Amino acid sequence: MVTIYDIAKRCNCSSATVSKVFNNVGNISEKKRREVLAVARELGYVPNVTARNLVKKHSNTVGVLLFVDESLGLRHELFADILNYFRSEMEANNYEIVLISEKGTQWEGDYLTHCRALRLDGVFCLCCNYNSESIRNLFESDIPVVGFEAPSSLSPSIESKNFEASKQLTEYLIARGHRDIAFLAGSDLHITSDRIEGYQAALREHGIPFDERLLLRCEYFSNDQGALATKLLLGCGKKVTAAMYPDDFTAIAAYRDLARAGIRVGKDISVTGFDGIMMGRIVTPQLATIRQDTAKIGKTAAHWLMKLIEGEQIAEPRLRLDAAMLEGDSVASPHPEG
Amino acid sequence: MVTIYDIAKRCNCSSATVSKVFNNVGNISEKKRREVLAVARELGYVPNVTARNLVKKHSNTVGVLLFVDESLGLRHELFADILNYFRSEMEANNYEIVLISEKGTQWEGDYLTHCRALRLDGVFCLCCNYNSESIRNLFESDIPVVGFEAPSSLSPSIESKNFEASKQLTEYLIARGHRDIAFLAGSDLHITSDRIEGYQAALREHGIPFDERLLLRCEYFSNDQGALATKLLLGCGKKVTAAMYPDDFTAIAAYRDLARAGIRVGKDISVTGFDGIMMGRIVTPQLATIRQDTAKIGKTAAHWLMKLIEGEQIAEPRLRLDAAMLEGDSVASPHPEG
DNA sequence: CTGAAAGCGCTAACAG
DNA sequence: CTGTTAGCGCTTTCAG
Repeated sequence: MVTIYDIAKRCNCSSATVSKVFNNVGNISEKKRREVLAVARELGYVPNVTARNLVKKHSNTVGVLLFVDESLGLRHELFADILNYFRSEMEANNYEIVLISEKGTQWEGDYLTHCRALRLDGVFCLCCNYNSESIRNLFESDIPVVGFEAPSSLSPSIESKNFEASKQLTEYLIARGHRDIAFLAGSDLHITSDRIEGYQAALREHGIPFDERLLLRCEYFSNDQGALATKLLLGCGKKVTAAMYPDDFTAIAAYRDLARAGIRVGKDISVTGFDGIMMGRIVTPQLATIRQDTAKIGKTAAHWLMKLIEGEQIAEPRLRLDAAMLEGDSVASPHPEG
Repeated sequence: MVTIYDIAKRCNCSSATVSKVFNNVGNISEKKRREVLAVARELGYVPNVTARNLVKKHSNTVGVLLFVDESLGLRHELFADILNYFRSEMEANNYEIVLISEKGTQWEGDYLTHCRALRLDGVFCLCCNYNSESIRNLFESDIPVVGFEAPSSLSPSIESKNFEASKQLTEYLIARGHRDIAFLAGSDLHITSDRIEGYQAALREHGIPFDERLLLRCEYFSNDQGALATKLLLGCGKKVTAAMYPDDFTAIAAYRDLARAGIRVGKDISVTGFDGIMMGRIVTPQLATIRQDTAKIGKTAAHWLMKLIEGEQIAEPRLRLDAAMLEGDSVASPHPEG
């Protein structure tokens, strides 16, 4: 590997001079500059980022904390999408991105140590279990962190306006004449509570009594749990004209389960999802859902992280983003006969 | 940040001794060992991986080349899945993973330079454009690389048995009585040619003449292109009882387009996909398709890469993996009346 | 405008 | 069993 010393030798100058031209600092004569650059090219010089990082005491690298077991991590289009936006934003600013997870025997699940060892400049917690002590340590450390859907005690964090979105989705159903609306709640996270509350608020404001038999526990992104919930729903002892699933994937899976029970989605029952993944636009009937603004989430996370790295503060560190209602044929007015 | 010197001072020993205990090398008395460890813990010592990498001349990090624009990168469950398996395998062996892309002004799309600058130990090309000079340079360099679906000139590389899988899928249709089978080919890659040839081989072996009007150009993972192809298909001047789409996503999108034309999938027409994503199992009718073995692809890629890094050779550097036929109700026998 | 020198934190002989 | 020493490749004052 050719180093700045090799270049210096060939240019009859010191390594300091060579270093300066690559960093655009100090006063270097245009002549020397060109010479150094030419020799570097000729020799096939590639800077050693490791060495640079050692002296600069940072890494120009951010970590993305992304679990694979929960919610299937990257397989979930929502997270994959956010990550894509996040990374293109970071890359545009010359940051490297490394994947961090709870695995890796080396650090024994201690993210903070892991991040410190790599001298990461910052971390984006995209899909992880905020209940662990390890994650709290990370948030409370001096290293810049931004989270997605972090609980209220941890900031900064970005999330969709889950309460409002869920309320709007419920109102969409109510406006079409539904009163017997089941809500299949995802796993026990604060965003789930927000969504449940949005659902309840909509009912309340429209004078529809909340029936707890219609609030079922489910699981995000789970084929099995979704199917189970659908079964429970059908046997809950209450007629239902609409069912709100925890996410698009689960909702689409319900198309199948409902069909098996002889119930036509968009006809006999209305179904809604959450997230706004592509597939929801494609299946028949098209899925009525809420689209989370993945672009804004990913980009904002990137901007925040870079700001924090620069030592700036985030003015409003708990951002709640608008999420758009996406209409679809999976919702129709209930049959007159009920 | 506390360093090994801080520990050494407190332990009345040299930094070398401290270094040795952390690396489990040399002969250190159990007593000293414990003392060093205790003090390290007390002081909250975190090793500086950057410094270690500098002297060791490697990074314990591998890159994953993953484009976002083409085939939508991570949004595609196939790639997301492979990446997940790859990374859990690498993590289990204490490697770090960094995302490399064609973006990032810093390296101007020169992956090789990028990888050298970061002193990456190896690279997995998971989803990229193998036609670029930059990628060839990478493969021809001294840095260990393994590709997914790389063209025959580049190795090592892993891919599914596309010819065989496509042939099998075609035979599945033929066995059910189809003779007028359209093939919607994905973008111009060698795997696409393999699949087309598999289709043609199946026809040939069953004495069905190949009709080029039934071979349509499409695009992988494209809603629009898929819809266009479906339209062309319907107007190709030839009756068709089955259509083989380039991937599951496109096939599911076709459900919608076909339905709009009043054609029922699994009744009036049979449809197949490729990949075996979860959604294909969930939609109605269930999609007949080929399941690519993402676990094996990802894990093998990881093992190969680690072998190469250790200086070993890959015996058979162009692995073609079995892919399983997944039956589904999207395929039925053609109507007697045609 | 350029260079000498002192590190960044750690590892790896080699000596003792 | 432990310490000395010489770097890894680069940046950064500080002189000149």
